[in-house]
Amino acid sequence: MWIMKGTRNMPRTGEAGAPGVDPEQLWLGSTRPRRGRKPAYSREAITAAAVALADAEGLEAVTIRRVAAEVGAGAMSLYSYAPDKETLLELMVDHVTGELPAEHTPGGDWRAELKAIAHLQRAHMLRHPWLPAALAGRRTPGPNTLAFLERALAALRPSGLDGAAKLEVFAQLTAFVAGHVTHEIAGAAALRSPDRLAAEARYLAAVAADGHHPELAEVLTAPGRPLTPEATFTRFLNRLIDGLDTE
Amino acid sequence: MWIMKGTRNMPRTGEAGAPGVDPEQLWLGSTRPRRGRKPAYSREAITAAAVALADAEGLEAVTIRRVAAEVGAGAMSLYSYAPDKETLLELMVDHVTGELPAEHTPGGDWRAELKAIAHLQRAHMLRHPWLPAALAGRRTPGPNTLAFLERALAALRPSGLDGAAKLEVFAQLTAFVAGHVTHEIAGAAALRSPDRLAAEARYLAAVAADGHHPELAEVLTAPGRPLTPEATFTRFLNRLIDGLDTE
DNA sequence: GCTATTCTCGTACATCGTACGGATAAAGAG
DNA sequence: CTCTTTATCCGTACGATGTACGAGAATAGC
Repeated sequence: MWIMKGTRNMPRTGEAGAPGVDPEQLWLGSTRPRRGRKPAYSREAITAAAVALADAEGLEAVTIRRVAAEVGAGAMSLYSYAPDKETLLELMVDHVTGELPAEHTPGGDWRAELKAIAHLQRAHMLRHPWLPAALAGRRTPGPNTLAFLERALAALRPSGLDGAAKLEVFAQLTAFVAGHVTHEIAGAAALRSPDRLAAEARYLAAVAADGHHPELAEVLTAPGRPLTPEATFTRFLNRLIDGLDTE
Repeated sequence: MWIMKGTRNMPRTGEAGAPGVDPEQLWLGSTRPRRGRKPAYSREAITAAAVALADAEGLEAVTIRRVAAEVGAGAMSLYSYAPDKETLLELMVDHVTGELPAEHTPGGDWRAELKAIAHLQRAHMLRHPWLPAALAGRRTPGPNTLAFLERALAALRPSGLDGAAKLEVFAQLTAFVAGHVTHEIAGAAALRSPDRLAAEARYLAAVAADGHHPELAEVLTAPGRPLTPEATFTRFLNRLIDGLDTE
């Protein structure tokens, strides 16, 4: 089913002029062959197991061996369903993107619809905290991602932006949400560990006390009202979208 | 010098309630001990070698063994200078951040100064393409990062935002730039490989031809003027910053 | 049945982060 | 000076990872 790629002894071309994942092979190929042994597992089941693992224990728990064990297969069997681990990540990303509602309801304010899309993405990424990292720099949207893109493009129709601009808005928006959520998750993780939080606070206090960081010192002594991530997100998102126009 | 951390046989607590790097140990500790053998290398040199390696061959080329070889040390010697690889990444991030000018020139438009800061960050990340990935979710700013933060806070002084809000603006801005640059770099890498670009184009064309993606089809047939990453960045950045106020 | 095809998965290997512990060097104590 | 204490250096070794290889098992067409 797959031609294995073989990265092990590759000449290391410096900074990876590398192919990444071939979207044609992955998403467009090919029907079940009519001969040979029947597959014992399925891409669907393997992907779902990998996602469950990432949700429960983080991306670094997603190893070929762990995922294979989870579906009851031998490690090497996974390679009949995906040519390498990169591709498995690709499958995971598109799999969870299928959870997002992709129907566009026409009419109404397109800016509001765009904001709703971004809020959906944020909630989604918070539900799958590994997603921002797995998403980074990906350029070969699978079917679910394309369906969601379709919705975003439909929402952008009344904006009067041209094609390239609409694509760019979606990409930038997604990148923005991913960046925010990455930061938000790190903050939440710190909050969950009192020791760590205290160490951070002591560190910043020590720096502020050295006299070379007057602005930081002031910020720490007069923090003002604490901000919820939700509020911060909404605020910046509104800035971003309310300013969009066709100029 | 370091107490080694030992992650190998850790019980796997599910989603890492883990400590990350302790900023007090790392940035505030400690003067040269008065006894014992003199260090043959330096944290500075090791960090610089790691950065050079990442610049030339990407983050995944930065292995303990490679970095050690680069400075002429045995692999295990690096652990006298940093307790683990995570910490080495921390050192790398702060090291390159030292390239950014941290002096604040008072007076003038604070929004313009903030925009200038973001443009500096973008250029910086393009020069060190591994930086966005290495930066993700980091919460323990080193001295150079703190100096740059100090500049940003000084720039934000006339904005009237309170302490927490100023910190949040800086964090969000950095996350935004990192997100953008990650996307920009992926695009540039694709452009460098004509085969891959052609495969992506064929794939999208095939999807657009299936009749289920009318918006995508239209976008591909009427793309409009192509956008430079520079222009896109400036546009979104201006949206973000011009909307900032104290409301 | 025979053969071509396809999937399964045990074994093996290079490479990674890093624990362990002996060798080596520097400084204080006597 | 010798002796002890302490830091650093690093060879060796271990567990884990991605995945190449190829022998066996299952299926379909002849």
